[in-house]
Amino acid sequence: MLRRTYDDQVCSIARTLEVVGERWTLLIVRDALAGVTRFDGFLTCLPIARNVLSDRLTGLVEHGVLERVQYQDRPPRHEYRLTARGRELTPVILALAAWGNRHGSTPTGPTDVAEHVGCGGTVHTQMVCECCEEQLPASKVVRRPAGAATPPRPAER
Amino acid sequence: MLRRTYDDQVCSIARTLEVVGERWTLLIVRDALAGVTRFDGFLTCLPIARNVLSDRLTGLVEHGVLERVQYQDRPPRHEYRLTARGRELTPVILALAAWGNRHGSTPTGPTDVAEHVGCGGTVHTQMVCECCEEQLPASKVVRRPAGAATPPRPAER
DNA sequence: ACCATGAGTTTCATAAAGAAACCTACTCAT
DNA sequence: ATGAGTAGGTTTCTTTATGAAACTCATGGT
Repeated sequence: MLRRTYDDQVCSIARTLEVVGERWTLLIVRDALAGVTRFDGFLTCLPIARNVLSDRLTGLVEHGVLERVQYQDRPPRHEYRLTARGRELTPVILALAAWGNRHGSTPTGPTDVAEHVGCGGTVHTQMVCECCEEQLPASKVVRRPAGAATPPRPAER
Repeated sequence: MLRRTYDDQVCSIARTLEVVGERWTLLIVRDALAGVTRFDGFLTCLPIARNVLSDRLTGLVEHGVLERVQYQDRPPRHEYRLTARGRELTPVILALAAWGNRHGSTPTGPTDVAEHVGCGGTVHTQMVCECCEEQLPASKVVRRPAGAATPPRPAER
């Protein structure tokens, strides 16, 4: 990333962003989830520069989100496939889509959705309390101070 | 953002990233959710440069994620409070945290969590099928091709 | 009078991103 | 056999963003 990475942030959120937090990366994952696999495929989906795309794909492969697979050899050609680990970013993508749908200050696009394989029903994310099993709105959820402020911060005013 | 924004991407994911996709922004939201409100508060939580923090906070206020509220006037001082809209980013943060916990290639930090106000139970996100109500793993979910390849972009180049 | 606090802004060096051109191996039509 | 086309990249160069440090401003405390 940059000189200052999120690494020193002992936090799972920062760790995830270290992998997918760079510009374009989550849109690449979005398109990969939608079935795009090839270099030129991503190029036509996204207004990204080829050198940057190259860099992002390499990074995603290194982090195990995508894998580079040869799909022909007479000129050797490769494609990028989502790994299981990559597919598990689905909730992140759905949560981003849900927020965008709700708060589209700009012309709200068509609802972006995912569907249940087989069943065909629309899938969405929700927050659930492990204890009472209730489905919760954001107003009923608070972050535990725990991982919050990264450094062992003193009392503070 | 940059010269090339995500704007032409008619997609709710891209729209969300237009608001929170810049470097540091999601970590600022993370800390805001954890109760940080002041300029210097964010500075002590995050290894971010002050000019960049200033820029991000301004952007988040413009997008209605935070609001700038005066909390004293004898030297006028302001703090940044999450709006309802900002609090609704909780599922995004939780989804990022969940992935980071699961795939922490690096020393897995303590589980980052949120709790149910009142009940005190741990809250997590899950994907649910609207039709059959089942809770689904990523392997059972596919993105509908719909929003996939964004622009009706002609061949180009 | 002097130092500290909180919230910024300014200035400057450095690292990313964007654009465009170039490269490599092939395949196919002429 | 020549030339065009395709797929997947690199290289080079220019513009933006980021990071670090210094500086501002209004006030309060000692």
